[in-house]
Amino acid sequence: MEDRYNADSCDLINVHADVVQKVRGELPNEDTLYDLTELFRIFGDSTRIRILYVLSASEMCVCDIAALLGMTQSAISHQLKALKNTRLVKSRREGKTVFYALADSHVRTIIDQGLEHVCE
Amino acid sequence: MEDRYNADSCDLINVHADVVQKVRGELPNEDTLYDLTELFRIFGDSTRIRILYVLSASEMCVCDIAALLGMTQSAISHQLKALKNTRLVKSRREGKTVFYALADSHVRTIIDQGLEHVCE
DNA sequence: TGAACATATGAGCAATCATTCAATTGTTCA
DNA sequence: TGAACAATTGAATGATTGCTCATATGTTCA
Repeated sequence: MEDRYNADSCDLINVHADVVQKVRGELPNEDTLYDLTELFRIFGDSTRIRILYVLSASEMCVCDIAALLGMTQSAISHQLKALKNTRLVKSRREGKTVFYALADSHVRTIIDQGLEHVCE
Repeated sequence: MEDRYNADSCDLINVHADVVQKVRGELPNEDTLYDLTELFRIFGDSTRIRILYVLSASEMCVCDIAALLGMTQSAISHQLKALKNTRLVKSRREGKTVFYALADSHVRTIIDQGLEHVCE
């Protein structure tokens, strides 16, 4: 006869042990999960979303983006750094100016997928 | 002759006015942007991602999820409320138990899109 | 070289948020 | 009805984070 109680579950009669067992192990590994969360976390800020959105229309310098969003250049630069760390944007320098662009087309796809859900 | 300086832009010689003009107006409206950000913000937490992930495998009660993730039922309940507010999950009561499920298949699509980017 | 400009960065602050804890609500069943 | 259980909720708290401000770095050009 099996134990009715278990350290990390409440009453086994109510916990659907079969379901739990099946699903356990289907979760992505910890590193993947961390990266996935981090990815969405980065998307989950309106400044960053707007940056990504405008960059999906065109490559742009920091100053362009700041002007476009009506924010300080410092604030934008900080966020661009976060976006670069997570490899969502890439940059190239041309003289004094640094141009930023989306790292790949995936980024826009993710945004559009989100938009589709939001606009249902 | 056009102004060389402008309230919400730096040196117009460096700001690429044509690009900025083109992109301005392509941004989604404020409400949509808010919802979009909110959507990703909700995805941007490892507890919530894990909840959504396990729910994508099977409908589950609060207790199941808590057991599966090794967290308190209260913490899970709080997050489920956030997920329900943003219409990512739905619930149905059966006696004392409340079962949660993904609100629609979109949710898993968004996660998979993210996974694809993360695992490149 | 030095002035001017674009960008980056670090510290500090205010705001947000995930979890815990304690208490409450809703349901079943004896 | 009341005991047992599943779930919800509100307040409190510690941690995270986005922006600002001041300053530093990197580049051009006279």
